[in-house]
Order: sequence, then C-alpha cells, then structure tokens
Amino acid sequence: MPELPDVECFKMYLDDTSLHQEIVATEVPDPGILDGISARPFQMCLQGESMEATSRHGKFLFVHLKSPPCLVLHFGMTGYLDYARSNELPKHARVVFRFAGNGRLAYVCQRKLGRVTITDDREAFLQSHQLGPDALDEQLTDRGLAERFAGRRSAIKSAMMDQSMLAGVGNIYADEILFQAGIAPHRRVFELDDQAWRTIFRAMHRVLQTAIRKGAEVSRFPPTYLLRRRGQDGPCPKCNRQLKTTRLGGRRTCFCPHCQQ
DNA sequence: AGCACTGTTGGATA
DNA sequence: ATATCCAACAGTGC
Repeated sequence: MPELPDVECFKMYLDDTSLHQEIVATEVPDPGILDGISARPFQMCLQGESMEATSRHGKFLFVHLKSPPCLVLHFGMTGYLDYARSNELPKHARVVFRFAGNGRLAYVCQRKLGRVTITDDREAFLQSHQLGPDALDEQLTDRGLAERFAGRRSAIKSAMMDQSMLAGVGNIYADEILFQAGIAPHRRVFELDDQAWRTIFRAMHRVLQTAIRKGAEVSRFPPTYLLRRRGQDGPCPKCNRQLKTTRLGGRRTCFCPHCQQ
C-alpha cells in the first residue's frame, strides 16, 4: 500500500539501481496504466534518454530524465518497482524500461490503480493534481498544518488523508500517526487545540521517518507500533486492551479506544 | 457461485 | 465549498 514511506523507499531503490543508464527500449504491456498519453508517444519520449535524478511529492515519484519531459509514477495500492538483469518479468509488470547493458526496471502494479505519465513541468503537475504540501516538507510547521485544516468539519483521519490538504499520508499511516499521537481518528478537526496539532505534527514526522528508516517494512517497526497488530483485532501494543476496528469515511480504521481520545 | 473486502484516486452526488 | 459514496482494479477468503 504505497504511501509516503513506501514511495520514498522506491525512490532510493531506483536511485541505487537505475540512474545514468541509456534507455534502449520501453515496453508497455498494459497501456491502460498510462495517463493522458498513449504507448507510442510515451515510448518516443523515453527512447535514448536516461534517468538522472528522482524527487518525490506525497505519493508521487518524479523521475527526471536527461532532457524533459519528466516521468511521473504513482503506485496506486499495489504498485512497486523491480530491477533485474534477467529477461524474466514479474507478474503484472505494466511498464518496462530496458537499459543498455541488460538491466531493466519494471513498474509492477497488480490492481492497475497506479498511473504512469510524463510532464514538462513538475510544479504545474502538482497544481493540476491539487496536491497539498508534502507531509515531510521542511517548510511545514504544526501551525501551518492547523491553518490549512482550519474550518473543516471532517474527522481528523479523513482530513489527514486528503491529498489536497497534505500529500503522502494514506489509510495505513493515518492510523499509525493518530495512534502514536493518542488522538482518536473520529475526532473532528475543529475540536483540536494547538497542543493537539503539535502532538499530531510531531507524531507524523516521527512515524514517517521511522518507517522510511525501516524500509517501510512493517515487521521491522518498533514493537509499540499499531501497524504490527493492525487487522488482527489483537491487544493494543501500549495498554494491552482490545483494539477496535471500525469504518470511517468508508475506510477501515483501527485504533485503541483507551489510548486515543 | 457470488459477495465482501482490501486502499487510492477522481468524479458524481448530497 | 465541503463531505460522502462509488467505480475502477485483481485477488483472496468465506
């Protein structure tokens, strides 16, 4: 479920495997994954190019080529990258970049909810997709966050997941951040005071950075993390009482009624 | 066999 | 303007 930490790890993976190699061919086994461009012109854009640098905003990964436009990857809920030197492709490979020297990078997406496209202008792309600031943007402060959310009536969890408010947090990490902050997911935005915003903001940073450091692998997360027990309706990792699973805004939501108020 | 569920986005609807 | 709901997608489990 690629959210900010997962995409950050994909970015590092791409940086480690795929930079500065000439793209000799691009295969698009499933053109439906392309957004606003058909296979032929997409392939033309990449022919002879090379991936020179990457950047991330929220759940979007931008791959800057030797010359514009720039490649944009979104992973939906099942997308990931796979680099190898072999001819075999993983199941559900939707786009494959072949490099000089036998390497290839596959964009894999089982459920086809992800999208691949290109853009000449990264900032314009962010604007047109109405993306809020990245959750780890260094310019972002707890006050800035509170101000962006001001006037909203929705539950804090739904607000955090709104990519036009804040980019990068999804269903999974929203649960973890609110658990670490000790704030109940159904609390309304307007009920939160400065203290609560500060707590949420700090928890957000701590959780996202910890997740990145652990390669976004839940099994490596600290034992006090909710995600390790999520979905099992087991005991709370902090107070040992029963966790609760409900629905909020149509999304599965897991929290501890005792630790989160 | 058929349905619910999974999580993300975007478009429709209230 | 904001909030909620559903479709799209593929696979799994009941």
